[in-house]
Amino acid sequence: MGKNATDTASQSGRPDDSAESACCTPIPDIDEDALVGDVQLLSALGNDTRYELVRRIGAAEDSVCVCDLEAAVGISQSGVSQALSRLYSAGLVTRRKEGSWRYYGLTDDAEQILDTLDALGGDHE
Amino acid sequence: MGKNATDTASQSGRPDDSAESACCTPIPDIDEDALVGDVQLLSALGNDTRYELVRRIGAAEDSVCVCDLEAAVGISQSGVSQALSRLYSAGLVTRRKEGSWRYYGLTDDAEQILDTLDALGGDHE
DNA sequence: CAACTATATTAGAACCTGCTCATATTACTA
DNA sequence: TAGTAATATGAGCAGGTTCTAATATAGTTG
Repeated sequence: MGKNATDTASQSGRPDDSAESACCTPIPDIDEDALVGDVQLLSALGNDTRYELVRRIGAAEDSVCVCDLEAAVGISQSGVSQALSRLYSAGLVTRRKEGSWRYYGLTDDAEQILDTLDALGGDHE
Repeated sequence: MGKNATDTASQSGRPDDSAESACCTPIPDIDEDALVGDVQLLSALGNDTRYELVRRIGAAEDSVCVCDLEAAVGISQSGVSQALSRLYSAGLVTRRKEGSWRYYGLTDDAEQILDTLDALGGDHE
């Protein structure tokens, strides 16, 4: 305590009012609201279990029943259901009910993203 | 750059050859190793702070100095540095040193993904 | 060299996520 | 209607993530 003998000079301000800013390039403002939706989508995909589910659904010809997915990803039925639910909220999968079964498929958005990811790093396998 | 030829022959992994399966459509196996890299990329982007950084870097004409980003995203210098570090590891941003400053820019991969995200939901809005 | 600036790294606390278990719901069947 | 199968939902915990503060490192300048 008792450290504030002489308050330092102006330090925490942004030194950019002079016309000759040293490093600072002006960055334009962005639409922060638009970010929220994107982050929701990306964070839904950015998880091992959910991404594997999406990939498996995408690899199937048609939509896939939950029971298949359970066997594939190796977590409990409840976990799969929750994961699919999150993907659905993020707009990445479609749901179709048929009898007691639910069939999941990819949305167009999800397919677009997977295509883009497949096209990345096309040089290193 | 064709699709990866998943030509895996029938591997004796799962006993599901009985024709009795009621709902189950066969889902092909997928390349689990390839998923890891994608998830790393997606989870790096799937965070408010990091995605905002990426968007701000992308919105600038040229590369951006860290000091600008700090002011923009409203977290501590340390936090910004850590976030940029993670984006760099994920292959989403480039680093350039110039004097005491570091300039960050987007990689081609990051630009591709942002373009894809911008193109999604092009009908509603 | 000493002081200062810009960025990186480390440590640790608060918060968030993703799983399992238990239970609820819905649809089919005898 | 009872019983059973398929999926969803809720509680709660283990482990992970993301901040902040403190400190280290590197470049720059007097």
